Amino acid sequence: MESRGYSSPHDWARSFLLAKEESKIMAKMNEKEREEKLYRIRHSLAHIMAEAVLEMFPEGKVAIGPPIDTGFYYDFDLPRPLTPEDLEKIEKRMRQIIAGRYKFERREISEEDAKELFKDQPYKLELIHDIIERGTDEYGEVTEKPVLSTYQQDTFVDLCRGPHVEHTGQIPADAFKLLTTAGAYWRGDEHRPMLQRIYGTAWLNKKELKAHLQWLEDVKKRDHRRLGKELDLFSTNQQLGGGLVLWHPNGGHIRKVMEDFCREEHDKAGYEFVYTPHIGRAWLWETSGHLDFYKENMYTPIDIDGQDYYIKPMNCPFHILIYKSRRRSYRELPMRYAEWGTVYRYERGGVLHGLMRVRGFTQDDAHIFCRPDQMPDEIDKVLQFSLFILRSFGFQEFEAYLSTRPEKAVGEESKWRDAEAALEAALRRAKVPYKIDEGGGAFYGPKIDLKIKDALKRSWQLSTIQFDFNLPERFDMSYIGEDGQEHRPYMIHRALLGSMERFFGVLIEHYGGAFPVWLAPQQVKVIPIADRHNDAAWALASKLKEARLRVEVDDRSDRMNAKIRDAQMQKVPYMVVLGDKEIESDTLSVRLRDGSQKKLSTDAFIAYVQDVIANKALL
RNA sequence: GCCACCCUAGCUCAAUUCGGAAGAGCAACGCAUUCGUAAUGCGUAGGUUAUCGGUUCGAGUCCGAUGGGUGGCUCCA
Repeated sequence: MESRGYSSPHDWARSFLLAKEESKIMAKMNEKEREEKLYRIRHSLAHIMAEAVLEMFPEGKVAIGPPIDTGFYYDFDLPRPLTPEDLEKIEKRMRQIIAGRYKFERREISEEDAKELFKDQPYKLELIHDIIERGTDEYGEVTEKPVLSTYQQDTFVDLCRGPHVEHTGQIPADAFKLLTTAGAYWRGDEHRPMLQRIYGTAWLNKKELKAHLQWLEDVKKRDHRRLGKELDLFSTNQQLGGGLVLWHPNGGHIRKVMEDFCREEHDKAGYEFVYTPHIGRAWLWETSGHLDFYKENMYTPIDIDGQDYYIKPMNCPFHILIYKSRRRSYRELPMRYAEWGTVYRYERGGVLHGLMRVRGFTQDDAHIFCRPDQMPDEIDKVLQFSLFILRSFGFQEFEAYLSTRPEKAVGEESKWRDAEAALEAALRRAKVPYKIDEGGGAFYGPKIDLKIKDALKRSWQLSTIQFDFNLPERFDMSYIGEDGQEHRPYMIHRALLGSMERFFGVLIEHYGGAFPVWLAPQQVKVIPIADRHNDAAWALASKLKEARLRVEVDDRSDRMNAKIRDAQMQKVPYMVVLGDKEIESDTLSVRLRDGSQKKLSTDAFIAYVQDVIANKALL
């Protein structure tokens, strides 16, 4: 046994490369197999859960139960609400069914047999009807030939296209868990009955399940609402009203740094800043069309001298009025109006969520008006700019959705095609992976939605770059071209961070509250060991302040350990412990929030921190 | 808006299954302590149990309404 047959370094390298290629392919195969396996397990667990639930409620009606990203769910119509105790019982029963090693048997059946079999299951009858009449399956996807198939395990038969595991014994009984119950409309339609949905999570083995449950814990720990309270960043409050945010000094500071940075970069990128009021006459919103298609998100008007004024849900009409304040020449274009504009939108009570979904928020909004020949370049620039800004805040992974012309749309088709082509070309050049959402655009123009992935691999939609073929028309915008004729400008809406509120929420969760030093509300905490070191601490603090560092002295007569703990909990990047040793040797003992320590001179420390700030680094 | 659940001190949570004297930790404040890299000790104060109504001899606990929140659904920056 002997040689492994590598006769020369060259051969060795070749096999190594081959092996690497193969393992890549294998990894891909394994990934596919894994997904397939998980799909079967999760789908089968949904059926097993349905069996357990129907045993508990024999008159219960079942709707649909698909696998999802992290597990599965099933929707039921039951005589009473489910309790957490019910979930425990159902889960226990599911494990018994798994232990029974029941086969999953597939049968194809005729329409008549299916209708007879599911005669007491109105939701299934509706699905059968759709499969036959519309050729869609239970997920509403169009199938080639309508085939009705059922899967049965033990006593439970479900209308289902499969696939499933061969028998229940193939499901790891210790790798799933029922999580929550939730209301869900039948077929997602709020006019149809509200069903009870049970969510479960399922994995290949116990270790993966544990990892997922741990991930859920991490998500909870990083919840921006929790950190917002702990770090005194912001609050919402009952007396104020839902969906309205109070930015505390700590959060306000971060926002100020964010805004200052973005403003300066916008300035460099050729944007001009405009300011517009919070309300405008009905004429504005009638002309823009918002009172037709956006009314349900707008608040009731204020009567001023017999005229209706609306609180703005968007900034665009105001920017258009600035454009229209005088005649424009082709020489002035492109014009880029930027405004950190605060808008108010009515959101249904149930959807409000911390900073992520609010009723009043500030967009980093801008509108670009340009000539057709400038349009592709403008799109390119705005996408690059967007990526630059998001990278500056520490996001590295992006994905994009390009939404194209829907059935009902305004604007010439050729303009749509040009715009879509420009958007796609920009995405290609920027090397952002993207998907095309065919027909998913708004009626007034195609768009790019840019999503980032945070530290927990969740994606968030932040930036949006949106063409508008509607408003220039409605407001009759024009410029005088080289030919002396009137032309219609292109109009592009764009927001990079989206809204300051949501972006801040994402930022809090991305960093778990431990912000990069340039953003951190407090950058340095000076910790005198005993009261006799306070004078030196204050002296040091004022020196650091002169260097534009944000510093505080913890001069409470508490123990050093307690002060360190507090600073650590507040996630202050640098703690400078000051005692006899430091004063004598004229060096600083710096504790970083990751627990490591450095000893260096005051000047070296200042230089170090300034360097970290300049690089927008974490520590 | 819809379904379910929740609301007790500033915060996090207790308060025997079935109704029987509202409690702890942290934070705050006071006093003592002056300390070497994640919690010093003792003490003080803090509540119309979200609000309103009902059942009951008696309600934090049971019922109803309102407000707010949480997880979803729908919608979305």
